[in-house]
Amino acid sequence: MLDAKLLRSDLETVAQKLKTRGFELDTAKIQALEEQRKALQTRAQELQAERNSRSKGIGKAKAQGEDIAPLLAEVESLKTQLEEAEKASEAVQAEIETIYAGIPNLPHESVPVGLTEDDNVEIRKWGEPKTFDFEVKDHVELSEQRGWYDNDAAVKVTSGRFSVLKGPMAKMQRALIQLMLDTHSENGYEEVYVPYLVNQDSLRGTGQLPKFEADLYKISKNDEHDTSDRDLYLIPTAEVPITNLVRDEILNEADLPIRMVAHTPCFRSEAGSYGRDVRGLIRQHQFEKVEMVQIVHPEQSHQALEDLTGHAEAILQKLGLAYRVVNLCTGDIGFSAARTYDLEVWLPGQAAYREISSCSNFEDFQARRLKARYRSKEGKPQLVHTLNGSGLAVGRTLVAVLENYQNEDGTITVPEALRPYLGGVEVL
RNA sequence: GGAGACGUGGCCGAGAGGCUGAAGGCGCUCCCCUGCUAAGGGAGUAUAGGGUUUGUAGCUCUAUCGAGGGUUCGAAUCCCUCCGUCUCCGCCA
Repeated sequence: MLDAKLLRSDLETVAQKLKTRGFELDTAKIQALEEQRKALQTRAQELQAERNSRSKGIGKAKAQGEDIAPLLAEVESLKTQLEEAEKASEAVQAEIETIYAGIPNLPHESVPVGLTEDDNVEIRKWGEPKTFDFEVKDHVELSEQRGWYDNDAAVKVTSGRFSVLKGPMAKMQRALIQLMLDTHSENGYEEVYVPYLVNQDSLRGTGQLPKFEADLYKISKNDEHDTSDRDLYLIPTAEVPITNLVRDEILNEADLPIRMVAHTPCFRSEAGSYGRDVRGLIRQHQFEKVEMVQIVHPEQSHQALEDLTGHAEAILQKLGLAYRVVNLCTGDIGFSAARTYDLEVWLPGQAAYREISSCSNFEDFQARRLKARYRSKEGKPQLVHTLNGSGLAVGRTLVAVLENYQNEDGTITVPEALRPYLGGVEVL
């Protein structure tokens, strides 16, 4: 959520910046609503003040044993006026709230302007795309021929876009997770274990709701007598439960930065992605991910993004996987992000770089929704900045290892960094 | 799942329709005092929003006692729903 004060004071500038990311802000409507809001809110508050002072008067009169009947008569019409004014004021504020909740974050000035992923800017490359002196196979072929990957089994047990992994492949996934968590721990991230089902407040806090409900799996309580909105959602990323740990908190400045890491499964309905990456492990409804989150002082957040991106890169480097870092353009960054670097790993099976991590600085956009603040020694509570990044998407890392480390005979050489986690085995 | 108790500021804890944004204590900040330390005295110490304003200053108004509704001229206090915590019983990885 953007700062409402900024929207009031500098609406045109905000609209311009949003336009670079393809978002049209209806400034005329907002201005009109804000004017209404101001008038109605002032009116309601005046009436509240009136009621409060009169009620106090009644209390005093009563305490002195005076007749309060005439005072009550005076106040009679005030009540309905106040109710109407409050109702009108709340209605406009709710309308404004709804509009504001749907406005994406402002892109940071360093973000290249562009409309699609074609306008993203490559910042750097690491490693050379591997060349093979034989016909390379993609991860589906490689794993199916060994009986490690069974799409039909997944379809039988649940439905499409889920996977069943077996034997060495299942073990290698676990090994990758371990390697990632251990590496991030060394870089000062506290490992946390978090719920996989979260409430609406949490999803609002990180920005998945209200706009992206279609991408989420919702779990209903199925209790017809239950009038509360207790529906829970499967997490689309560990970002949600981890970042929400600081929701409604006022942190000590000395405790910043906070670095946390968790491995969780992630659940995405992948609405609107029919036909894309249908084959194999690239795009699944359920996948494993190791996620890093940082809660930082506002002045530190852009450095923190560089650090965090480096921490994700460290995994790829340990695994010896060639990748490039891409600065996402205004049209391609996510709803809540001010700035995002994608890490794209080289996949020989596709002869292309594919996204394996996304590292974002949200500045105070999430913090404002979350009411996540810190208190400096003297000062007032200030909003923190939040960041997160995959470190890494485990399923896609598995794909990358299989494809990059394949041998002509269909075996897979285990990357050295992974061997300690697989009992020292060198070839699978 | 059954039965009961409870939810108040950074923390502990009073308050049971009106003068309570909330006593008292702890903590914290500033000042005073005392060679140092300890103790003591004084003052201050929630968050958010609106209006005014060049202003994150000041003034002023409003809201907030787990959340949301209701009753009332007036609710921390009464009623309802929900969320959560604790105790006992049952069940359970």
